[in-house]
Amino acid sequence: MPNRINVSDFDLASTLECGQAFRWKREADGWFVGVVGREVWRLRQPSPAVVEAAVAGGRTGSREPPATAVTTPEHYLALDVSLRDITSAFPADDEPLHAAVRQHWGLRVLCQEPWECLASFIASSSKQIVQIRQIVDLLARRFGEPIGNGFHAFPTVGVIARASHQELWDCKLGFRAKNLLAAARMIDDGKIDWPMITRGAVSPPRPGRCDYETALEELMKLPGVGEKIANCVLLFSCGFDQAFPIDVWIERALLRIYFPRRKVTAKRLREFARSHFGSYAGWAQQYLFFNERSSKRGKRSSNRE
DNA sequence: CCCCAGGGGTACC
DNA sequence: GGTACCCATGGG
Repeated sequence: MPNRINVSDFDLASTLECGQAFRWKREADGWFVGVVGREVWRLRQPSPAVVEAAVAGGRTGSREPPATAVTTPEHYLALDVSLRDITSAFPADDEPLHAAVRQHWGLRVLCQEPWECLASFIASSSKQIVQIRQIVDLLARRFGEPIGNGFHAFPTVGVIARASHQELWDCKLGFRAKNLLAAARMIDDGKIDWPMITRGAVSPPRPGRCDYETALEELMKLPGVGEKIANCVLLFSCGFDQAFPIDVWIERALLRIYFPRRKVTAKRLREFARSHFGSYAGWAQQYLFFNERSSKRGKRSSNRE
């Protein structure tokens, strides 16, 4: 029997399909099926005020007890924060932003598992979302622990660290294979302070965690992790709501909305994003990102005249 | 600023 | 059924 969760200001489909997570599949009957930790989750939203969650506990082996949950639907889906408080912190006079918020009302930034998030976004470099999903699926199938019914947990950092370059290459990572391998080895060997970065992976953030700039700088020591990917990891899995990843889609949106027909450097764009959107800039980014992709997909128009 | 590093989905024809 | 283009980029 699925667990019934009362929700408000929440939209499951937008949240799972806005490009922040890569393991969710929408089935014909309206259920979303995905793997979270060592569990297979089935989620659906039969009405605006209700989310149903059926969590099938993954077993590590036939004689072992069910694996303990590392998170809950309420926490993973960020149902434990007030969306109204967050959007109220956006600049009040930014009409294009608030239009995007209305368009996708209920979209929330997930609280994902940091290592899976990092590995997924290392794989994302200059890849389209459908291909990222395929890579993540191949990694899970080849290296992840079976958790029943053909599902696999995402492989641990240690398993990837001990994989061969060829095995990773075979998962269609291309030139990203060596980056993922080297990053996994650095974390596994303690070459960067991964615990410090991920300590804040709860919402609301724990007091005493390291600050955003420190975490960003530490993450960028990893090969294949620049500012964009580091910000994705900090936003989607480490509870840093101000992290503002800038990819080609969000860059297009920012240029069109805030700097029409003006030449702006990448640095200037970053400074604008940091100063304009406030302490929940990352959430604003996700609304603008999803809005840009939803409206522009299929159109080849070069929108700059 | 330039360039390069897989490869496959997708919009066109 | 061909094909050019583009992709949640980083590094040299």
